[in-house]
Amino acid sequence: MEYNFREVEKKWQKYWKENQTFKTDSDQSRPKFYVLDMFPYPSGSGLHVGHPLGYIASDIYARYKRLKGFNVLHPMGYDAFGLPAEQYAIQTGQAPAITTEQNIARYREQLDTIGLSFDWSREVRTSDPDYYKWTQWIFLKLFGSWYNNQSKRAEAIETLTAEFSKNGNQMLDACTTQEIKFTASQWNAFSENEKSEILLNYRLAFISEATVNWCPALGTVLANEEVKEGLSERGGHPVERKLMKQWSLRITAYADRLLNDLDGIDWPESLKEQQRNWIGKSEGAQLKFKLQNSDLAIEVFTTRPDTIFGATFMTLAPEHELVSKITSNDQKAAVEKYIEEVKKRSERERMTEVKRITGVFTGAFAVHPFTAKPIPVWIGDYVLAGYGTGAVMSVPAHDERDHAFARHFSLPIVEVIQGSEERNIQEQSYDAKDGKCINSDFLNGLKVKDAMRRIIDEISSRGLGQGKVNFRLRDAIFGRQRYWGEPIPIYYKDAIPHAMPESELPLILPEVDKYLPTEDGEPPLARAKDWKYKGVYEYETTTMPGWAGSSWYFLRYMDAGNKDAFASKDALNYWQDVDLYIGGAEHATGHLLYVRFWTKFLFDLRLIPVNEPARKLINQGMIQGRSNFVYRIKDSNQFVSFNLKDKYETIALHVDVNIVENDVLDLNAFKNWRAEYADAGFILEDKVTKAETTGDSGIYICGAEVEKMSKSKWNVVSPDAMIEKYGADCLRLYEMFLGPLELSKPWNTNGISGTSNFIRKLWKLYHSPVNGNKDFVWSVSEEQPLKTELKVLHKTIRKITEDIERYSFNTSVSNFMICVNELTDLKCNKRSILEPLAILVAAYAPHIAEELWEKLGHNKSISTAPFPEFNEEYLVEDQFAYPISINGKTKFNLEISLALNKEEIEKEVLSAEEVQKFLAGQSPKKVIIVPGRIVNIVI
RNA sequence: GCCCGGGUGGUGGAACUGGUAGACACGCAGGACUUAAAAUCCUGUGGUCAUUGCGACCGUGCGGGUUCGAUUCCCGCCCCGGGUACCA
Repeated sequence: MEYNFREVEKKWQKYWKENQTFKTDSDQSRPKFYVLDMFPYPSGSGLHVGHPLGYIASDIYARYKRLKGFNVLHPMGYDAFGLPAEQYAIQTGQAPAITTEQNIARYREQLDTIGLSFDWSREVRTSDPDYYKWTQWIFLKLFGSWYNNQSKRAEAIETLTAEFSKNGNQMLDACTTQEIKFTASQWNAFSENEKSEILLNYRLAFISEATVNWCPALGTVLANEEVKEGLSERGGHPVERKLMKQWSLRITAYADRLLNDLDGIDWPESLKEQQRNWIGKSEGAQLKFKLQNSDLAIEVFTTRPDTIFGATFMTLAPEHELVSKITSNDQKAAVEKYIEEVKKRSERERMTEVKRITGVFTGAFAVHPFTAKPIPVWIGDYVLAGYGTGAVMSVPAHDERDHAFARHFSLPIVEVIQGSEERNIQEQSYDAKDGKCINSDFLNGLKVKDAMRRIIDEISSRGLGQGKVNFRLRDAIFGRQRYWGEPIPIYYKDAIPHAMPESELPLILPEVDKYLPTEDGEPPLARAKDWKYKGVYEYETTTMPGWAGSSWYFLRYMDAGNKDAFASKDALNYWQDVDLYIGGAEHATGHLLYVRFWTKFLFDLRLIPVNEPARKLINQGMIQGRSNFVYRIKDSNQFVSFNLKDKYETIALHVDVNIVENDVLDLNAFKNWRAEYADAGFILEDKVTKAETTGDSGIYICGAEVEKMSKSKWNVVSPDAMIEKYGADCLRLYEMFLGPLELSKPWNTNGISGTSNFIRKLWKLYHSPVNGNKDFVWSVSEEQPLKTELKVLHKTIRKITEDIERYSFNTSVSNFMICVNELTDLKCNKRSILEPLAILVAAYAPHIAEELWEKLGHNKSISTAPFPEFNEEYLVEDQFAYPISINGKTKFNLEISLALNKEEIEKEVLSAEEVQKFLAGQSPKKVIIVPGRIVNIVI
């Protein structure tokens, strides 16, 4: 029998399920290894061929680690809350819980056919009350905590109130939005409601009035990373700025740690860089500029305090609170008009019209803190309200944006940093932090770096301000005006938010009649009937964002069924963190930042033993679609083959890639594809000459292009179709063989016959042909292996081990092919070689490996076998074919004993006939010998 | 604009810390088997020239450099992919 993958794969998938082969051992005496895939959102369209790429890689690694004797945790679950299910619910009225359930069932079915070794007993779903109970629980912990900048960790809110009643907030160094200072006696005199209001400014989960990204089409606010170029990431709807009361998480408290700890984790450099940029740490100074004839002052943040003598004007964000207070009477009309205009411009316009310079003079003047000269105060929309203090000291000579603004409004430009080259500062700003100070009083002659230190000292000693670090990172908006998410376990008493007691969790997501906002614009949860805490107090009606459940799920897998805790101490201490995390790079500034934040928070509360969620992370590349085209001759139903299309006037049409193989169109399938093509005519080309043909040998070649994989482009390939045709083992091998895991590549099946052949050849190694190659019978001998056979085996053991350890899955598939080719050439059918080989391939092609293993006489799954030991002995050579180079160019090879030393090698090489020919009587200038590698003769 | 990746045959890709460039696979060409086709197996396959025989020269985006030797290291440029966007 030829290898029947359909039967064999089904058999072993059933076996694994029935025997719970991949259920994680509770034995903690063995070393642990935690392999995790990024949480999938179960979308309605199921998996396409790109999704399994990472799953296959992580599965290989997990299976490999099991063979190596590790206790492996390799779980899977679903990030089941989210917008698409809810959008679908709005359109169809179907409850999101039901569609989500269906989608999950479909996902599971697909995942099973790939032969992935997940421990399904630990499956989690974020929409399951048993799960979101703990998401809510962590939220309450965030609500009940504040960030102490002194101890650099989150602490329970009780330590804060204790401090307040002792010292007020005078000495406190906390991460806060509280602006007013109070004493202990003031604090103690506050009413309960006043105290609650103040505490909200310290809590890590807090409610505040904030400018948010409001998406009217989705009817919800969005976090910064959910907005791309002024449009919502999901659906591409316009987003506007809106001031709203919002739940937020104080992630900014962790900015410094999130930044610094990146150095300690093995994540892709580009991903870490993205996080660094997103956090956006900048060092500089914060200082006050007094206003002329006023008690008021404008506070600015600058990264270039060294250029302060070049500050010729100031610019405020249009939203800045001082604007209305400082505007002079004669400028009042102009300022108001300008602010009106700015408000009308949408966020998208503002972003796309970056180059448009707008602004207006307030009529007010500030006093330069060092020269005492008056400088005008302007308003400009290039200054962002949300960053720094919302105001800048404008140094047009050394800041491109200030320069553009100054030129547009004819404001003075004064050079204060002299670079190495001559330049006209009126033409272009000089932004580099390189050069010497000029026109800068006591800074003159100092280098930028030294000037920076000097001026910050001066600013502090004169009481103008101090050195300051600023972050671009904003607090994370946490509430969503949507139905399909975790309810926030908060109720309101006198409009003050109160935490539900932990013991009463979970707060179950209530049923609603419609998934739409109420007539008054309240979120859908406001529709829930009689949904009140203790039947009296209104619950919070916003829900948590999609990333809430995924910010801690890696911990739940460690102890998924636990009713008493999110995971037991015991499990947390054993499993610690994720050893290998595989997923897409698109989560760089979303999920991967939040999961790090929550991990640090839980660590601070001593709830978990680790500070970072994942030691090693790999971004798998995207699999793009490869679209095929047919060329219809204009105004006809005639289709012309690719190489002949230029002779006609044609229209290119997407054709379903599933009826095209190696760019050759299946004509009958095409006719059946759509009714309109049933009587299509074809102009075919000759296979070889690319000329027109009339005979049967003609074929229709399609055009091809790489595009995003999408239904509308007819280039979606589902793994199901591939598995049906070639089998799961073949798909697994092929997806790995395609290239390095991290690389993005278009899906094309042109090479899949290679891996399919490999599986057949592997099978044949263990079998002998009978009936003239028609059938195969099991044929493994007990003979002693030859040296050459052992050499092939051990070379492969070493290669495969090295490849897996460095996540080079594509080269290990190549090495399997080499191994099988060589053993086939040697006609090797010995158990002592083929048994270890089966274990080696078991991680990659588990179904065929199990089948061979069973036939070899084993009655336990191959996943319990030990990975073959590598033995150097079999690879020891006594000869090496040295490449002999003349002047660095390889000319020929020469067999030389490896036992020889340099001098002996040189003697042997120089006496060789071929070398003599090149030397032609001369003696070489130099001979370089690297034993065991190369000989180079310089003439 | 800025910040990361990356440019190797017809194609996907390989080459450990500077040491035989193109492993492995696809495709293509030729051959065997077959009435024929498919499947399978064998041989060849970077380019140019020479093919009567040895072979010779060029070649890892382009131009320089370091080195006995560079796909690998350094400098300058070009192109492609991803991220980001007035963050003071």
